[in-house]
Amino acid sequence: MEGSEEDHPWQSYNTVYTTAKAGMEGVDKDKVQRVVYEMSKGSKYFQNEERKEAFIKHKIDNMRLQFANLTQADLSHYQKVADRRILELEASRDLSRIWLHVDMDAFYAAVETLSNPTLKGKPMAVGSMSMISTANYEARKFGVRSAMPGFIARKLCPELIFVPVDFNKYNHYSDLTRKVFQRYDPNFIAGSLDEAYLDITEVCRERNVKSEEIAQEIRASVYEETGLTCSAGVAPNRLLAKVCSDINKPNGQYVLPNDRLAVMTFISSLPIRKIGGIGKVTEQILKEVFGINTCEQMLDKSSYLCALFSQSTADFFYSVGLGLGKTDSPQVRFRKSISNERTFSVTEDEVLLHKKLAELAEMLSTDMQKEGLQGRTLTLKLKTASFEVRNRAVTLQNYINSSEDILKHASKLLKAELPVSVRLMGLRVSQFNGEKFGATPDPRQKTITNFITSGGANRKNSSFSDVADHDFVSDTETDVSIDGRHTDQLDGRDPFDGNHSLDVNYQSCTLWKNDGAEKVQTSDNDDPSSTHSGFTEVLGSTSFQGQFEGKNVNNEFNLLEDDKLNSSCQESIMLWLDDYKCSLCGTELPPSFVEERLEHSDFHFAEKLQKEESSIHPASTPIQRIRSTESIDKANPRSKSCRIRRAGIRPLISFLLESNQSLKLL
DNA sequence: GCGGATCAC
DNA sequence: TATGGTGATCCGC
Repeated sequence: MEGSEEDHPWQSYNTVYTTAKAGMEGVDKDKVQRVVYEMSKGSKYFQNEERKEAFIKHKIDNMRLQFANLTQADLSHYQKVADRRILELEASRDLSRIWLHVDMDAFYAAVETLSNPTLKGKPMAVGSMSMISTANYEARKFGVRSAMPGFIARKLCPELIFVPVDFNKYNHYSDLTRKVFQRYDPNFIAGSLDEAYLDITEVCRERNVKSEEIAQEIRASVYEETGLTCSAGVAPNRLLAKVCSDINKPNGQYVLPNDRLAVMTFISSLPIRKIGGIGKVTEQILKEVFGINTCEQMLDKSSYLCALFSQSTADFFYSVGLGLGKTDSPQVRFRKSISNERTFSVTEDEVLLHKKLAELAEMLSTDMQKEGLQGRTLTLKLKTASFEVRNRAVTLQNYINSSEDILKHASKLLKAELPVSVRLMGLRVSQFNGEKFGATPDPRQKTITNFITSGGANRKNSSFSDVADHDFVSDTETDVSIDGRHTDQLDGRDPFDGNHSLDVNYQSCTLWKNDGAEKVQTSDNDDPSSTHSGFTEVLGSTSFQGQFEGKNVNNEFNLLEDDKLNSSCQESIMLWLDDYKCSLCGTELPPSFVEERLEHSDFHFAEKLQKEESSIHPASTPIQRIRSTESIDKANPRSKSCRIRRAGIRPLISFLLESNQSLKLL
């Protein structure tokens, strides 16, 4: 870093605003950084950022210590383990698919310019003084970008024009683009309103044209239908395609051929921050602890990564270094939670807070009823005047979705926190009732598979494209699952947590009321099923395994004492032989049947639980067994349908396979 | 099951 | 004056 912190205090204020976005190459980063710092300095928001930053620094120090304490013997051991793992991952590489990622250029801003052409050529941002959603390219030249508060943007660019968001418009144009995508891949994955993944393997083969031409064609069609430009990336997997679509933005494209050497060359100099799932914090940790800046260095430092991170985290990093990513086309995804939250001017007025809570409950209930959802876990989110975020949850015995029920329980959660000075409140409901199992990402992609899994007619009219700015997406979701996993493990791996002065400071900021919290936690929750956490792990492991093509990927990964680790891993892993057959019973399920595979895992897990229980309590009566199964059902809605279907799973599978084939032929 | 945290759009 | 909203996920408790 140039200059001391005393001379240039703004340089130590780590924001996302200076990381290179398309159209911001020529920006004077130091100036932007300085303005952002000057506008923020001293604010509550800024103080909270400082607190978080100090916390990360602390974690980094601990990791450095671990790093420094590794002996030569340690390192040679970890190198062996890492090398083997990298070989296994390499063996899973799939170069048979051609993926295309489309990304609309400055989407909201472009749409607004279409409906008001006088904006053309002028710096403009969609959003408010508080927050900017999208900035056009003229504005980006000034360092204005999404996620930046408007008042700072105006400082950077005084003539900046602000346009309020209008999701009806964006939804309309998004639908137009999707009609184009559908022609090239009926199972395309909508990443959000403005991006999508298309598997163009078949189109290229059938028409015998290069992927480059398909990309040109799609972009031309999108322009023709909407008047909007987009960029495209073509690559052997989704992770790389996404990186590629950013390279020649705006209104450009980049093709990475399905060739291992080309991929490795491409990845070698690529900054890790370009990879989806590696954000500000992960970048900082990898840089400051390991000196890792490029994807290639993930492999160079593999032994250190192996030593300091968990298996799944290290796996993710290696796969980045190898340029691996998902190549399957998941057919269905289910919503797992529904929420709303609002920011308002700070208040500690209990009556006012209760009124706002009632409004949230009302809105949430409406949303849930629209989608036919009922849930049994309710979470209250508070952001205090000092920007500290608190979540407080209850899990009920029955499923709720009426505003009265929601408000009743939310009020209890809130009461336990009072008095408190709040700037945001939110409500979330999760743990849905399995029979009303929510919606698909895009109703137009409906297949026989999700017809069955969602109960067909029982599925409510959830047209997700009407849900405004948050399309419900399979890919976003799965990408997130990757980073959720590794970033969280960065936290979890700090063995010195809770023992340092910094943590004491951290905690002193919070106003934690033990008595209230305890009361709330026990009030409606008299059936804490300890089996559920194990259950979640099963699902997590299997779905994460899907990240890496999974061709006979060996999951025994011996970090320290092999036996200990294996015993905890073994039972949570479902191996799909040749990525097709269940290793336990031979049932055949191709990788695209994501949900079916999860259910299948559930089945084996439930089976295992029952076996364990009968071996632990040999005298247990049938009634006890039934009860144990029920507790699983309550904990996870999937297991019920799993149990219903186990009798006839094979006929069902073959039906699904046939249906899917014929659908693809259409 | 809960709470904190990261990440994406 | 002023730093969003929705959703997903994981780990350590």
